[in-house]
Amino acid sequence: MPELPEVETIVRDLRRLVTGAEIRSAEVLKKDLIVGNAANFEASLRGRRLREITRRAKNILIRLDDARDLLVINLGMTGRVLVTTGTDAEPPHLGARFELIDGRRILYQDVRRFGRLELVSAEGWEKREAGLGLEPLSPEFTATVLHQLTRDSRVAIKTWLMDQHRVVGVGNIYASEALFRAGIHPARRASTLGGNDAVRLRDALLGVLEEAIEARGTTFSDYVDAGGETGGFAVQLRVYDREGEPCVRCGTPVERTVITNRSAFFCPECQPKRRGRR
DNA sequence: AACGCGCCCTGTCCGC
DNA sequence: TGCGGACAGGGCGCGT
Repeated sequence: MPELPEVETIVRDLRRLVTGAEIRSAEVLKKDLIVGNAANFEASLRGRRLREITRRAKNILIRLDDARDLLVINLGMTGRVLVTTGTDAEPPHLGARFELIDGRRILYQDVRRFGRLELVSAEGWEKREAGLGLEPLSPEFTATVLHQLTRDSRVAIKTWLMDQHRVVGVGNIYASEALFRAGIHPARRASTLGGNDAVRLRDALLGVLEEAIEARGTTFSDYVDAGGETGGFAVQLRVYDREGEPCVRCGTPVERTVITNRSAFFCPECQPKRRGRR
């Protein structure tokens, strides 16, 4: 599912709703969602308080008290984290249930079960984090840095954007959207980007991610926030899932192609394959 | 080493 | 109506 704006929205919801809450009990209903032993996971979470709740890449990080452990949640394609009153009916495909002392519940729901929940030590997380790329909303993510990072990669720029080892948080929707805004063809090799391209792409990515956070994310099919509400950014998408519809800028029909097994949407007029035709 | 591909899963939609 | 295939916000492990 969820790319940076959706995970950020959920993290902000959780921060507001459950920071400081105490877990009475944790129950895993789908064991394959847990990295490591599910019984240990349940036992380790019993009686723990939830401290700082943050995001790194597309991961939700929940720091726990009385140890330096982190609960790391990656939502995969269809994962949801829902905060409910204890009396709400439970959704199908429930993967894990956390009962809080105050009577509420945190539910992890995941139809396709590509998501993962894991308890990680601070040291373990530090190691993992070393493999993750730059946060696009951080001050370090400048056009100059972006240009340098793309310089020696032969992959398509859309594939490049989605690789979490370089820049994190960008998935299939926002990769297409950012490239449209920047006027760059998604199949262009990363190494062919010039300095101006990098400036436009950096600005485009920042713009689309910030606007999407503002709108509380994009609901394509499954995404909802921690309160179960859909995101509002779908109506602002300019190319994603708009094959055949007129480009919002020039009216040319939007095209769909497949780049490394994922759909890419673009305007053939606004995003020329070769430089200098705009 | 970097990169492409298949796979993990369930649900939905579309064409025959 | 039924059925098979394609496809769906991600990420890992494999082979080249």
